[in-house]
Amino acid sequence: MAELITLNQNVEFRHAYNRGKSKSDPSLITYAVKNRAGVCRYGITVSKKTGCAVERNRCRRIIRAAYSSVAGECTGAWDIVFVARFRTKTLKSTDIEPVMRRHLKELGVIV
RNA sequence: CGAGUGGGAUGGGCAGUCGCAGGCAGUUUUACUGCGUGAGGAAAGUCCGAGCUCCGCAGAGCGGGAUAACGGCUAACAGCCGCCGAGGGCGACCUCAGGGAAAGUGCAACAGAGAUAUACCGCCUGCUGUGCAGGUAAGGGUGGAAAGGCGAGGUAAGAGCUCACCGGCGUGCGGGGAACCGCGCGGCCCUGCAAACCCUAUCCGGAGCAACAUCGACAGGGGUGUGUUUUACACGGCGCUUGCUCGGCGAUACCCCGAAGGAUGGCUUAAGCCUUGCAGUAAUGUAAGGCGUAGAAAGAUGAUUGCCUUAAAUGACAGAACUCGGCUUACAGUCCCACUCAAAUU
RNA sequence: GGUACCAUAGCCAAGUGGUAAGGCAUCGGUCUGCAAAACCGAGAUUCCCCGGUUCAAAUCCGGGUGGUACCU
Repeated sequence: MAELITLNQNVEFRHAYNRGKSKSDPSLITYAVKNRAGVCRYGITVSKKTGCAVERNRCRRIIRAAYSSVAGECTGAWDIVFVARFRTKTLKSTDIEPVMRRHLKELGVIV
């Protein structure tokens, strides 16, 4: 499986929000934009409105666990940003995974 | 069995698969293999106190802040232990920022005659004629608070004016380590607020790991003045100096400032934890033995399966960011210890 | 992570322990043929919440909740 590379600059997140295409769902929002790095990179956003530190950490872990099982199917060079919503903290990673796969297929990341 | 009071523990366990972050070892070389480790009692709030780091460190003053019965513990503390006093509870027990109002200043709205000093209605006496003068503060009314309380004597009416008891103040003796407690004597009485200023006693230099140190790289910016004058002196500027002031130090071809960003250290062995013995009423101290236990930098503990315990295991509050000692706040359920009251029985 | 500050009517806000000023907006009335403007009047009862000091707390003290700013 390919190594997971994360986005860590605010500029890269803003680039994904402004230029990327998005798909939304009650439990997850996905942004995707092509990059020049040659590999897929991902980032996770959990706002303070979602909950306290424990709940934010749980959202982050669930999304990362779901992406780690989906990442092998991704092709091309994309920057992907996942945003957690209010319902994310009550779900499990197996619930997030089909939502994420459907979003990435509609955005063209998974052929 | 019922109703309570105080204190403590726990916060599911075991195993398998995939995955994450450090550490050690090996292979080999920057990736794999193996071994072992990996969130809390509050990690939270940042309310106190310290370590540590830098600045300051000839000091001095002003200003500011904190604490508050007494004795002890502690590195220190607004913490803890013991004890005193006051208040609450039938009780176990709980609560208390609990020095000084007789050093001084200030405030006490409205109401009330009067708010720290008084006389409106009253009471009594005298003159007179429905007021005036004098005495008085028992009673009325206002207020949170009205000049110690209550009773007796006394008086024209009254008053600590006198006396007994109670309360307060001063003082002597006894007990106690002290706060304080008990008894006696004296005079005759003082409003409340200090979480208002303040006084007394004790204590505090400032900032905080985004501190700070080292390395590398760098867009740029600022200062080097004036007068008398010889080199020197005076004034001023610049930089460093804690809130301010006095004062101090430094540089003048070198000094200072510096946006965004990088690497390494700081970083985890620590006033550490557990057991037992000894000293102490206790907090705590001490000796021996054992354990040694997260350290990231967009930020690691997740996903899933089975079995067991359980009322429930789909989870109560909740996620380390330099580290400790406390306090405060949040917390489903379960268990343990000591004690009190009531009822019943003996 | 650390350090400061704020919370008063729908909005902006003043407030010195003694029963909360003002402006905009809203509502009712006067004026007008109708409106606007002008004038008159009304509305705070939990001063973010809990406790304490005091005769008395928006104000003083302690704890909590929510928000804002700065340090990179």
